[in-house]
Amino acid sequence: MPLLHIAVHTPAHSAISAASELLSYRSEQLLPRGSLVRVPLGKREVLGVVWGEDTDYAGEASALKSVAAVLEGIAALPESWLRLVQFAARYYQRSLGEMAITALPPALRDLTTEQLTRRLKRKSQVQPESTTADTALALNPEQAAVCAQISTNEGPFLLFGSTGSGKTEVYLHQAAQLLQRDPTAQVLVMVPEINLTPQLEARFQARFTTQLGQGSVVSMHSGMTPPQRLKSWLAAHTGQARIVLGTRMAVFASMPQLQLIIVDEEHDPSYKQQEGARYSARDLAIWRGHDLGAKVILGSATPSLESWWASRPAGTAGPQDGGGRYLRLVMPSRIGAAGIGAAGIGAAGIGATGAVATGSAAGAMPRLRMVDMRQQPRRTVFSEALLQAITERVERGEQALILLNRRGFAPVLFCGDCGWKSDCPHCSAHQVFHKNDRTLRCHHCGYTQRVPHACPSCGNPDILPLGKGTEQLEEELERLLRNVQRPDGDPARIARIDADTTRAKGALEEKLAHMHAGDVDVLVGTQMVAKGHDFRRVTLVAAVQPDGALMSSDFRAPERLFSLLLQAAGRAGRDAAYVAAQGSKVEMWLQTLQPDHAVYQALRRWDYAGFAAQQLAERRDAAMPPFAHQAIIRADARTQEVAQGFLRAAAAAAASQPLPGADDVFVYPPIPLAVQRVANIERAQMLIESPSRKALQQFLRAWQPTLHWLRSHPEHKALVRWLVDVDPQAI
DNA sequence: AGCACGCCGACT
DNA sequence: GTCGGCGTGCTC
Repeated sequence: MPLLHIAVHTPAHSAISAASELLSYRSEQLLPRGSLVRVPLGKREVLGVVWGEDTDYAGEASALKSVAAVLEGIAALPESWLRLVQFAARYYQRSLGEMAITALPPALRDLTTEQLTRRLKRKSQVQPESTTADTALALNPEQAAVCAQISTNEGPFLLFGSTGSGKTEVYLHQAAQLLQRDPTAQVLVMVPEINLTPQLEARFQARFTTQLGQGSVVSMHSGMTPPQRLKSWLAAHTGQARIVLGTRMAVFASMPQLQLIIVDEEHDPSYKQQEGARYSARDLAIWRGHDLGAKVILGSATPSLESWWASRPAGTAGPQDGGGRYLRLVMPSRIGAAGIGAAGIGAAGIGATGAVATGSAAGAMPRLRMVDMRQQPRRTVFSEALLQAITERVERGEQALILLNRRGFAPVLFCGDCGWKSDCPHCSAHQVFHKNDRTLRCHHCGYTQRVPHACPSCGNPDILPLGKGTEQLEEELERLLRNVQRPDGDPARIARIDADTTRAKGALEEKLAHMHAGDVDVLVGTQMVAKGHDFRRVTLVAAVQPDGALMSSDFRAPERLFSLLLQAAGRAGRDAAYVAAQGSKVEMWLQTLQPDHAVYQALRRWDYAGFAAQQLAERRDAAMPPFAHQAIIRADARTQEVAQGFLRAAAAAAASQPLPGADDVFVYPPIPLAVQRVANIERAQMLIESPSRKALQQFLRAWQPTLHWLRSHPEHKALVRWLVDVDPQAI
């Protein structure tokens, strides 16, 4: 009877997976690698993936349990999928089993074999969806040049295109070319957020459904029900789906004929998984593309500095100085966009000139209006000039978008008499005041209370909200614009979009529809509104208090803010014909106390390249990513002492034994997290850094057994959990 | 991680 | 007398 090595979901920090990552089972027949099986594990039966034959089992084979069932309706996973999972498990320091099982749709895990066979039988009843067919647009010269480069080079490509430059049309064109050339080829398209999948899906459906038939375009994201996800997954796995659209989880879709991978908005932090196996879907996409020989296109108007550094302009020599592995393609012009600023994406800084000419008269961005808040009365929320500009928009029937990245009414309540603040009893954070439902809510642990009528500490009835959130902004605008009339004589209509107003299913779609229909004059929102949405009548975008983002100790904070503000700016003036007919000005407003900050100065010229060059120079001087590679070990415990104690012990153990790569690896002392306590758990972390990715990898891998061993040590019993985050995106 | 077994408080 | 709290321990 053959013995099989099978990957099952055993957590990394358990005794069984410490010995060997795979479990051995007996089997009637020798199953091919990648076969899906159900196997007994303890008292239950779990999903497993056959990883190969166990030819040298040391123990008594008859003591092993047997494979309970084979999921025969599903073909074995392709070798390339097994390689991807194996790489991800190694790189992100997780067990093979955990990586493999979590990379599969949950329905496969949760359904019994019988339920699954039933589900498989009644699959292919495709309900025809009504799609309006859409024909390919003629590419503009920039798009055509970019497509030519993609056709004649290997990549990976960094498509650096302004918001509204028509990146999606390039994706559609590339997909169409490939699918036409090869009748079995598959394409994977990733977007950062679930919210962005419906519109992308609509666009791909419209372009491809008539040509390829129903079921050729599927989505994959966590908002789908388990049966829907299973259906999409199977369609991809069997090759029936030619195009898979999804969020980061889609990077693990089984696609036997995958030949093109597109990662849109590649800079977006959501591509990094933040729990369990902390993988970067963007980085895995690059690896997967390289492994398969599939083309990879990363697209962004504000690339991550890692990707920017890794890219070189088309037509220049190969990689130098560690950078330049990707080919950079540039699309500076905004199609059909109106604006006044003429700087475009800029040609300054680290060789930004691409294959496409980037003249200074490139894409029309809005005119940037910066308000120096140091010149304004203290506590001003809307400067007089901004208010005037908003008023003009409303009176002309245009729309304004107000961005504030803080939900709730006020971030904290404060007692002026005794100094009490609305601190969360369970976290080292303030409870946020939500006026709508009269609650204090902690955004970290969710703890919610009624708002007290008086100071809980001294009884003072006058407790004050401190700072502004979107709720308050909406309320204040209602007041400030009370006497402002739309062209039809109605009062100005103000709406708000944030996590609080869009919690209900379909609420976001509804709110967006109101906005599109012109029922809303001023929209207040968090970063949710800055991404992707195509508001035709917006001629003003304002960030009222963007400075807060710069207070963060995270070295990526400026990069994030620049990206957010540039994306927000991209919401304005997207319809040139409309703007021309209105005779209006398209503006982006920034209110800041630090007008000289590099972020705002670069933004003033819409100069990503210059900003990137400046940031990269700083990063290089400070030996930070992309000039160094990082990992974090996190420890959680009831007390900071226990958490840090574990990390110190781990560092000491690493120092006492010569771990491979140690000469090139630096271990920093443990520190508490920025929010050090959440839900009464104290959190600490330790940064590990190395100029060499290889050294860091070797070091982490060799360290792993020590970490597991330490965890079981009596003095660290009080530790709640520990984890490794490779390439952390926030420190 | 699940899911057991196992030993101490408030309910029919 | 049981139902159930979550503390330790095991899973090829």
